[in-house]
Amino acid sequence: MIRRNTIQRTFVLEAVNKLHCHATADEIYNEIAKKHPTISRATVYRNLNLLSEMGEIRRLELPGSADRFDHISSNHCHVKCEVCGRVFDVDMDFVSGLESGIRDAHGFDFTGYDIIFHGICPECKEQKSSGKE
Amino acid sequence: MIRRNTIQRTFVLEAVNKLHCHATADEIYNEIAKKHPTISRATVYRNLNLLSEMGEIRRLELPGSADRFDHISSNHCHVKCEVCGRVFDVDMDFVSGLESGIRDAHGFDFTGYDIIFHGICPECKEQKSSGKE
DNA sequence: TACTCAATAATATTAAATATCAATAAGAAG
DNA sequence: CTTCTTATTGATATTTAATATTATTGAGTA
Repeated sequence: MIRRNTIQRTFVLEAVNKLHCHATADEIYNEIAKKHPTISRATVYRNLNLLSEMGEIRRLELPGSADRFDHISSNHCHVKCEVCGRVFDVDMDFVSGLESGIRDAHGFDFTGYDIIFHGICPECKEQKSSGKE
Repeated sequence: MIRRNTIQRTFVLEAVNKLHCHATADEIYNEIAKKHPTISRATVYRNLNLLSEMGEIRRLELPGSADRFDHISSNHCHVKCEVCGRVFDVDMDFVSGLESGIRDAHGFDFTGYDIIFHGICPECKEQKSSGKE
């Protein structure tokens, strides 16, 4: 199937790169709609799927909340704050090698993995301890 | 708030233990409904939440698909097959220590993590290669 | 046995994402 | 440039997982 270039798709790619970290489809839609209010929500979803299949952007599947979309960059993991729900980057060199270690142990063909840490971010931690007094 | 014991809650716990691995709320509901067709889907969800809060069962949040519920057992990770969608156990001793390693590096209070591998299970792999011929 | 309110059943609602489909426009061919 | 094909769009409906709502029921105490 031949892929056509559309303005809508460039809008989506631009928005992901502009928002630049962990944006949800809804946030991306809103960003685009600011300048191009006629764009359809379905189109944003469709192109987010396409772009991540094409390897132009990275999809981060978060259990419990909406998928996030990132620009392609160094491989990193994510932490989700249980209090505010925000997602932060974690650079984890020591996780590399994990996959290859597992590949040996099972009949599975591993194609990837997601590690999603959860915890409480410094900001929420502070609010919590100050409110506790 | 005083917690009351209900037959429905025991049904849910029994079903989780019987199905015993990675059952979805819907599967658990169906299992119970076989014998007790009057149980409400909402009650199943409510009790799955309660039981996992109480630490009686373990909730596995899977990005993309419905949450799974497990009986409490040894700590293990999960692999989701991209083809058939089934979830399998992975015992991973070497992942322990990961959390403590990270705890040092950030201002975060880590409360846990999920590692969800994805790949293609032996069964689907076989079907694929035999069909490819 | 009677009383209180936590828990239930049934239904409505929400949220994230996909499916449907007529209308539009990308890009090749003439 | 004009025409043609069909991928893509916009709009809406639908799906799926889960929660909210609320009158009713029943667990546990008094």
